Amino acid sequence: MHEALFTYINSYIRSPLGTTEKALVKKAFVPKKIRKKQYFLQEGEVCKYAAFIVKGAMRQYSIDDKGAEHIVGLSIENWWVGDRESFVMLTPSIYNIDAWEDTEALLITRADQLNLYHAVPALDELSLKLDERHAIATQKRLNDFVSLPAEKRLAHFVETHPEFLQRFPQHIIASYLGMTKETLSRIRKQMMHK
Amino acid sequence: MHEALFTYINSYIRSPLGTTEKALVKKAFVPKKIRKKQYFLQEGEVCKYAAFIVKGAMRQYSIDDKGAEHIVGLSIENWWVGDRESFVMLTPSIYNIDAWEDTEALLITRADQLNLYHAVPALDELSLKLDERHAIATQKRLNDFVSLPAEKRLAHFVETHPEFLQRFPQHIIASYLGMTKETLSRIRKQMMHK
DNA sequence: TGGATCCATTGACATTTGTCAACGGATTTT
DNA sequence: AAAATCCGTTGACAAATGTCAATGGATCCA
Repeated sequence: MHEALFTYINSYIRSPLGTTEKALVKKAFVPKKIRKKQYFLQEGEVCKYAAFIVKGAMRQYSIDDKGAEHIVGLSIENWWVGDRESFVMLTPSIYNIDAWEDTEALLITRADQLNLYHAVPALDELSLKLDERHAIATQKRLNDFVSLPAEKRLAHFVETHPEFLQRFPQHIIASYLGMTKETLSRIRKQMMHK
Repeated sequence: MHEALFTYINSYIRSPLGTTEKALVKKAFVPKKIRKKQYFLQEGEVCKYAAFIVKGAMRQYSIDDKGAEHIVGLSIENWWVGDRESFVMLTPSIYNIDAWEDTEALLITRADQLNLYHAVPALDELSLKLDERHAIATQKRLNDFVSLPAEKRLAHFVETHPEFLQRFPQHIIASYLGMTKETLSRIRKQMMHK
């Protein structure tokens, strides 16, 4: 179960984790199964855990005044989930996170995370790199929103995240791209005729 | 000149920088004046420096096929600027960054940054915190884009960034919010009548 | 001080996108 | 197997937003 995480970590750091380090990681991350539709986090709760997805798919969304869901994040194998603001600041989250497929994840608390990073410097390095990647990815996503109309946002998404198309239905993708499912459907139709 | 940076750093870390540490910081950060309209970074270049703004205002934007500018970031005193992707990966940037006002900034190269962070652990801590804050802020901005119509995005912006309204003209703000200046103007008018 | 440029606003109109309702096919649940 | 739910599509229409052109005031600059 933890193997997936070890592999993931090793792919980011210079020299692989040693036996002792692996043991520390194993102790800090608790396996958990999250069934389809089950909440990992509900609006109003504090996000107690960050999760590494070993298998499955999850979505993060907010709910507006009219009860409509707006997808702010999607994640599958080898992705992290959680509301960072709530997790770090210990404030109530405005997001919901639930499993879109039956999911196996590894959970860690903020305290354990801090201890672990302190004990294993390679993980500090990892954390830094992940933050870099995350910052770069969100910057790009933001750039799409300010500069691209719906059609090009979709085209760009299809190019960069083809995996997601097989895992999430279109109305989820549409919401993630800031449009309705109807608009997505019509844009797709246009794109076919070219 | 470096005082502003020291103050800024100290506000984020547990115990203030010592004399030696200050000297290291001072050596790594080179002061530079950037005149209004002058480029700090042009599309196609590699972003060699990260900049801390001591005084002034800058904007970061991309340019689309039709030559239209799209503002992806705005920054004033005590903010950082630079294209992180380009800075870290050493790839050509797709962004332009220029000074909106005459600006005084402190510049650091990636190599010096890495050395400095290594030499001054408190700055590692700082970097971590800044990444947290940045991640949280961009997450919120993204959430606005997927879940809020133009009017609410503006209202939210006015609440959270009143400083920017005094520093940048409306057509810049509009672009930052992913709408045209005309739309922003009309929305403002509506909001007055309430 | 004149002329140019920048800025915000407005009107008329086009385009994009959203809303609502309906449909049929697939999948899930009971 | 029947019923319920989910999903993608479509049509008719409404609402939001963009485009283009014009204006007047402010500011910059030569």
